[in-house]
Amino acid sequence: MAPAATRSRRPRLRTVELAERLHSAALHLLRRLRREDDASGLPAPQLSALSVIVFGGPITLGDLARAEQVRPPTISKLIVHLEAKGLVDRVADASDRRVVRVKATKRGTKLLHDGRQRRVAALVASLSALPPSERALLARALPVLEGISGTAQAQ
Amino acid sequence: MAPAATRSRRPRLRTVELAERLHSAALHLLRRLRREDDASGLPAPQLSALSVIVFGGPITLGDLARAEQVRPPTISKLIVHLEAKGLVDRVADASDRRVVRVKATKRGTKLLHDGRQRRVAALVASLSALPPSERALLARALPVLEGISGTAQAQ
DNA sequence: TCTGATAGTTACCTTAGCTAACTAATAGTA
DNA sequence: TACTATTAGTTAGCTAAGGTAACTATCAGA
Repeated sequence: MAPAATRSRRPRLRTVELAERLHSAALHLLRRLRREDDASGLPAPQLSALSVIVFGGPITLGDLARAEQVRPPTISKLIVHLEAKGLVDRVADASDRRVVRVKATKRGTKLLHDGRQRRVAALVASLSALPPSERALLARALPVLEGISGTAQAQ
Repeated sequence: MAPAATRSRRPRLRTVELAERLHSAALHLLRRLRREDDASGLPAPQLSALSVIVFGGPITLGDLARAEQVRPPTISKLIVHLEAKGLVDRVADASDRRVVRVKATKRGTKLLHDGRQRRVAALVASLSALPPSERALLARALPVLEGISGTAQAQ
């Protein structure tokens, strides 16, 4: 008998296989949706950083570097570009004059939301093609997925 | 009454909201798992290309460029680096002498599998902390997720 | 006030991405 | 057969993204 098959007809999915397939599915899903980003006219690293800035509110450069998993000088230069394009503003900290915060401008926020919408629209198209029962199953599993993803609230 | 709440007690998740939250969850999940890649000692673009080469078998440079959503010259140079590190080999095509195929070396395959394993191990840790019922729910929804992700078989 | 720690920036290097222009090979066709 | 067009990759030359090392400015404590 298969290792983990105890009570169900079909052997229960081992946790490792679940992890592997979940990882792979997430990878493929985002790879597909990434194609929509061309329309934004912004390089991927700038788009990613802008996303953190828009959703995370005014954020210090250090925190942004940690969020993007890059070194401080990388963020420093990236912000120069985003600022030059009028997508973010630097905001001085009142109590600590070392820190620099960045916040999205109206244009930056709009650019990001438009791009996000294109990605979501592509995903909606796929979801709409599903039978309602499968869509419902996905909806029930969503909170669990959000839990392991460390998704704070939504976004 | 809420727009889509027709029969269920809690309003049924609208497809757009499902798409938004699914997108966000996938984004956060991979952002978290990406931290494990430092240990590979390989830059992200090279790691990503190597993944396609390992799982996609010998592949032409053009197909690889399309898979990675970059232009041919980008892949051309990237392969120079992977080759210099002994992670991939160029293979000439017998019938068409224009095309160049690349395949992973033993070292390249091992490096990729080790890295993949680190990512999966991090995910397994999260999944193991879940109550079995939630893990089972995720497992049931997995095939649906794979369907919309365009995940060919597994990987 | 001095000392150490922290936040960013600057300098300088490699890698990653692009377009344009090129070589080499293939396929079709007069 | 030779001429043309197409296709696969590469080279050249640029900007952006990544890193480390070294720097400035500020803050927090002793």
